Amino acid sequence: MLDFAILGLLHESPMHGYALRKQLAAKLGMIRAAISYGSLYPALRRLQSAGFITESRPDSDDASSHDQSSHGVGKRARIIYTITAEGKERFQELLAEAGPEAFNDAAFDVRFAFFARTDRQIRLRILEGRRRRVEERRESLRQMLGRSSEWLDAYTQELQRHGLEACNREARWLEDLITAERAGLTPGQTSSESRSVESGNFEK
Amino acid sequence: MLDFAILGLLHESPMHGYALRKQLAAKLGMIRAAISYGSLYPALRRLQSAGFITESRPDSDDASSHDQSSHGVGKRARIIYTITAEGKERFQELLAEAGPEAFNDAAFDVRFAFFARTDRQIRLRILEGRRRRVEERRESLRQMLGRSSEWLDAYTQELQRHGLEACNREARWLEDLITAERAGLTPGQTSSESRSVESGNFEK
DNA sequence: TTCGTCATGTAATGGGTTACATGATTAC
DNA sequence: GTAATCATGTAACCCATTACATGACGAA
Repeated sequence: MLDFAILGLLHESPMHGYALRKQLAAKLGMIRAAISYGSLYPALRRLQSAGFITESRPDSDDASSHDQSSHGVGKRARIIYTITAEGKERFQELLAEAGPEAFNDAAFDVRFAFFARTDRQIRLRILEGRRRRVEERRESLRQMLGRSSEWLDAYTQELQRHGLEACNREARWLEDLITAERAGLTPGQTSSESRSVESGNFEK
Repeated sequence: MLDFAILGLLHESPMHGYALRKQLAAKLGMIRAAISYGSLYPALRRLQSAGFITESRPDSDDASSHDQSSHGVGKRARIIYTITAEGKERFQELLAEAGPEAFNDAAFDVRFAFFARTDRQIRLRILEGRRRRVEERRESLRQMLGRSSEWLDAYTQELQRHGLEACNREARWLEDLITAERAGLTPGQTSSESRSVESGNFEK
């Protein structure tokens, strides 16, 4: 999941670790707390040795930095990571992976956050899978609430009622998204806008 | 968190591990997937050697052995766990703990699920802490959505919009609960263990 | 000069999971 | 007799966290 997010962000543009973390926090909108360096840097290392990204250190490779530094090691020791072709492939692979754990809360959110770079087919698969998941949970909550008045205390019931409502909400949200997708729309507005999104595969 | 939930359930009645897991799944209404035995049993072991619970195996230590003669149910090697006085103390301690991590999604839910055995003071503290947390998240989402239209794609924005809505709803929910608490509108429960509280539902 | 932020990392730990292994009891 | 469920447990791993350590740079 971290790998996925990292690849997704580096797919948009090369970055160093620190920036990656900030972007990640922004992208996921604080849904999860920002990931920590203790997991970020090892992940970068891992991805690099797997060949999915390359790192360019300022001393070994100077990627046209605006040379304001005079001697030796002028700039900070930023390490710019760039996604490779294999990395892009891997990213698509991870996207397409629709195993049951792809529909968990966190996994779904991350996938959704990168929908702009995802094929509509896959978007639909993920949305539908998530909907099924949410509906299952909703059903189980409904049943529980139905036959539980005698053996669950009021607070527990209230918690479940609230959970049920959240399920209903999300189910409706997903429903809308799915119909929009099927109609060829993207969220927010109609498909007519020709905003030249640099990624290009926003809306076919 | 697991410890907390185990103590909370054993506080209600002694149980063996397998049953504990089922109860846990019911209590948390599938909010999280049921915990696995791989974490449950080690936790029980830990709690026992810490003195918070005692185990009674049918062969080695048989406190009751009341009526083995009824062949109807030859109990298997069930191990019944019972909470000790220290365990109850520990449970209250964990309840009262209002560190910032007590307001995370999962931690809050578990605490809430045991509100029936929690003092009103503490209930209020937890509800208010959670509300603050939710409001912080809401604010950060609002800001992000305000100034993000240029650099966040439509899907990411939609995700955050949905998150913001969820925040708003939870904030309202918490608000209602807090005013209800302050007005003393809680179902039956007080300090002693009156188990016959099933009557009241929340609305008053 | 000292503080805050940028920037990269390591070690220890945490809190859980899956997969595996075992066996007893019940229902068909 | 065989399958499903009940019931307990171990070992290996996963994904992330916290706490720690380092250092460069800009601004007060």
